[in-house]
Amino acid sequence: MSTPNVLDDLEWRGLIAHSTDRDALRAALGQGSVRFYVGFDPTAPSLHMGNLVQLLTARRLQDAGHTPYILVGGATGMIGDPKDSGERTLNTAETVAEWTERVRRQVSGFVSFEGDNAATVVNNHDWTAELSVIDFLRDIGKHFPVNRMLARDTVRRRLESGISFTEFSYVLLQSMDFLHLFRAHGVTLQHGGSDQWGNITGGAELIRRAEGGAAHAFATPLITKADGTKYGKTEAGALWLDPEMMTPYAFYQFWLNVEDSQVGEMLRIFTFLSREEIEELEQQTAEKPFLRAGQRALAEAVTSFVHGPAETERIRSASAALFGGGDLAALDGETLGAALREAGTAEVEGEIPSVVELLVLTGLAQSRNDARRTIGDGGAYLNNERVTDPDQVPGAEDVVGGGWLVLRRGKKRFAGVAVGPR
RNA sequence: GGCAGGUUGCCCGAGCGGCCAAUGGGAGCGGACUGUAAAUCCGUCGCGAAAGCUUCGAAGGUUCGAAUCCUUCACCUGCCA
Repeated sequence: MSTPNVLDDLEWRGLIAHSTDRDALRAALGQGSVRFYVGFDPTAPSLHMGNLVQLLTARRLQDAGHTPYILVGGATGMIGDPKDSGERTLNTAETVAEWTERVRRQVSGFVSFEGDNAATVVNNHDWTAELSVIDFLRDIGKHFPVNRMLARDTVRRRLESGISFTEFSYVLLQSMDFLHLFRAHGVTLQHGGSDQWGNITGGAELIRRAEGGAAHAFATPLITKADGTKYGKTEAGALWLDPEMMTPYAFYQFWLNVEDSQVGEMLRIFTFLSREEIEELEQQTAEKPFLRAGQRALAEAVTSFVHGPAETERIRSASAALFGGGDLAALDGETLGAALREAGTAEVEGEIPSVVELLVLTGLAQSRNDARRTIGDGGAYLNNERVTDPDQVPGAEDVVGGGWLVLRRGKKRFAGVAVGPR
């Protein structure tokens, strides 16, 4: 076997935290197109960075010739999988239905629906909703020894604080998904995040018990910062993929600011760059960190995958304009306006309010107190010049680029104010 | 069902009648150093320009004055049934 096995690539990228029999998995992936699945529960209106790891992994498998079944959890989203922080609040059926639809549209953007191994999107609500309790308990429940269920990590950690029967039963539903896809579509592989490992192996075991079939599985690791804390949180919360919930500009900035010590890992997990390219970038990061070649490549690749190359290009030139360190007044209005629109803008008509007002208006400050504090701290800038007087009101001479005031808070948060009726 | 303890700002956690908008740590924010990095150091961190206003699970009450005392309710934890 001289053809490269996709598992080798996944391993090199550090994407295999757990797996069923590694050799059997490798053998399966080495012969023909494997039908695999990965599921996404609608726990929010949008997917986030953690889900992106799975979407990228699915895409890697598809690019290697395997056939994706992308599952949206219209049913499992009604139940909620147990998490360490405690019992979830159930969402209404309408909310789950709406989020399911949004997630369905979102996942559809990340896999290909062309060719022999075109992707299929499925919703577990389709085979779960009509199932009777009697059938469920007889056909599925019979295969789950409660003593084994109690021994699972997530459940054990919750025994102290309490866990409802609803969440306790979640594993049965997800396991049933795997069984259903195995029976109906010949799906023999599931992947997911390592926090899902218990649910994933539950499915593989159900297939073995109910059908005597063999199924494979692997889980990707939890992505953590150098200090071991969870990654993917920004000041605004989660790193959302929906441009309505997080601007592509902010998304790009997140990746551009990845710390040096993480860049290699991030490039391996979140980009399709080759091993050679990534090793080259890691070397550059080690030798000339100030160039941030790794971060630039990372931000460009991920943003491009999620928001498209055209948007990424706009963001890139916007970032160059804003962070270029040059005189903002020297920029032409079109370039500046485009840059500011990526970063975030507000509009004023008539009298220009004070800088304090403008900071609040643009969202750079949360309250007028916060704005004043920021000015007092020396962290507020108008057209890249520090503002020292909290009562300062920009004048006509401060308007640059044919109608813009450029506000900045701290080193890297910009916003534009479009002045006057235009 | 009985008994005991708990519910404080984004999180953890002090406070136990006035000196409390509330100690401390973390996160966040700003500054210095840099590279739109990390680490470190410094400052800051309810709303309000201020006077002041609204906060310490919820609602009442006692008091000149309550996060601190009393009553009821809700939720959580432990022990006993």
